[in-house]
Formats: sequence, C-alpha cells, structure tokens
Amino acid sequence: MPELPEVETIRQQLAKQIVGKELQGKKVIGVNRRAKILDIEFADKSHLIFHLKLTGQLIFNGTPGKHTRRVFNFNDGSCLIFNDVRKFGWYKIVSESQLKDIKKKLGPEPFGLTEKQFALMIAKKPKAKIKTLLMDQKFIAGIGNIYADEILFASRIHPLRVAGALGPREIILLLGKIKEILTAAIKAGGSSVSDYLDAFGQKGGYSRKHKVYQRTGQQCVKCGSIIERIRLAGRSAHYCPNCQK
DNA sequence: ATCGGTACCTGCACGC
DNA sequence: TGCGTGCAGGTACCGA
Repeated sequence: MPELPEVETIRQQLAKQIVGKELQGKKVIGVNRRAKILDIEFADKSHLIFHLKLTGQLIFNGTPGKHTRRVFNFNDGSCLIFNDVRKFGWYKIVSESQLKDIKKKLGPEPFGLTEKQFALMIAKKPKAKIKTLLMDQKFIAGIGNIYADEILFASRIHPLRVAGALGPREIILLLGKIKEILTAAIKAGGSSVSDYLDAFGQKGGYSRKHKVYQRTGQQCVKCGSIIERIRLAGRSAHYCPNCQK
C-alpha cells in the first residue's frame, strides 16, 4: 500500500522502538527511509531494507497471522512482524554500497526540492503526462496513486495534462502542493484504504481527507461536480472535471 | 528513449 | 449461495 507518508509514519514509530536493540546479534543504529523503502541500519554497516508494495505491513510486537511472511525477534523479547497479503513486498539484507546503488536509481526526495530544480525537471519531460511523471520514482521519489491524485486536485491540474503545457505558476503551485499534502498526510499517520496499518497496527487518518481518490461518482468538495475516474497507465486516476483543467 | 499493456498474488465487493 | 468480473497504496519487464 504504502507511499511516502505511510512509510515515513512507520519509520518514525519504529525508530523510537527499536534503535539500540539487537537483531541476530546486530545492533540497530537507525531507521531510515528513501522513497518508499524502509531501511533498518545496523552498527556493522549492513542494512535490512523493506519494500511494502501494495499490502505490506510492519507491526511492532504484532501477532503473527495468516499473511505473516516473517517475524524478526529482538534481543529484548520484542518483535517486528512482516505481513503481506499479496506477496509483492520484499525485504533483504544489503551492504552499504548495495544500498547506495539502489538509492542512486531513485529520483529526488520531494521535501528537499527547490522551485528552480523542479521547474528544470519538468522542462526535461515536456511530453510526459503529469500524473505519470509524479508516480515515476525515477522522476520524483515517494508519490504513488493516492497522493498523485490528491496533489493534482489541490493544484487544479488535470491528470492527463502534459508537463510541457504547465505554466511557471502552475509548476510552483504543484511543488507546493506536493510538499503540503505529503506533510499533512504524514501528520495524519498516512492513508488507510484497505490494508495499510502503521507500526502499531493502527489505521492512518488521512483517508478521511481524500478529496478525489476513490470518490468516483461523489460530489467534488469544492464545486459539487461529480468526481470522474479514468484509466491512465494501467491505474485509476480520479479527478474533478470542473476544478481540474 | 518512452509509452502502454501485462504480470506478479490474494481478497473483496458486486451483479447475475 | 455461488460464480465470474473487476478492482486494489507498486514496479519490472515486454514489445511497439
């Protein structure tokens, strides 16, 4: 499930619980995130990294169930449960240099981007549809289907618009909304559409704030028009036909 | 080089 | 009740 806000929520929660503990004799010295990858860092410079894909969960001190793929036991008796209904998620131990290679292939983290940098990135992809770009992890890291839809609604940009057609003011607005919405979603503990749970097994509160995602056929909160859904690059795109041009 | 379509896997909601 | 269809927070791989 998780996109940047969900992985970041789990990261913050886990960091408080497991830093300083030992897993198979290796001391945890940090819990990091890059894009949608969660990274548990050990004192010996190895890293246990996870990608939760659509339905992965990491529950601290959870109870193993039907979809539990792995239980990680810490030296103090606590544990971390990895659940994944659809089995797309993965975890592996990597070295510092392997992790560096993985990170290198990803685009920039949204929060560090300046308007100038973002405008330059957009200018290099004039023909790409804007929603496809937002979800491209090599273009910008961490945004998936939920937040791409919500960000475009907040920016009043139609998902099929081509990047080259965005004006300078729209590009600045878009970057602002990317940061604003991701920040708000982290604050709310992410979005729970169906499977997502945080590291304590709780649902995220941001789903209640979705304005377009999975609101097909319902009224736009701004103008009352009916929210539409189209197919784009194999995914659903939800948008308000009146607000988003 | 960049696009869309498909595959990976399981479960759920819906219509007949 | 049961079956078939379509859909789901992601991404890798394929051929056009």
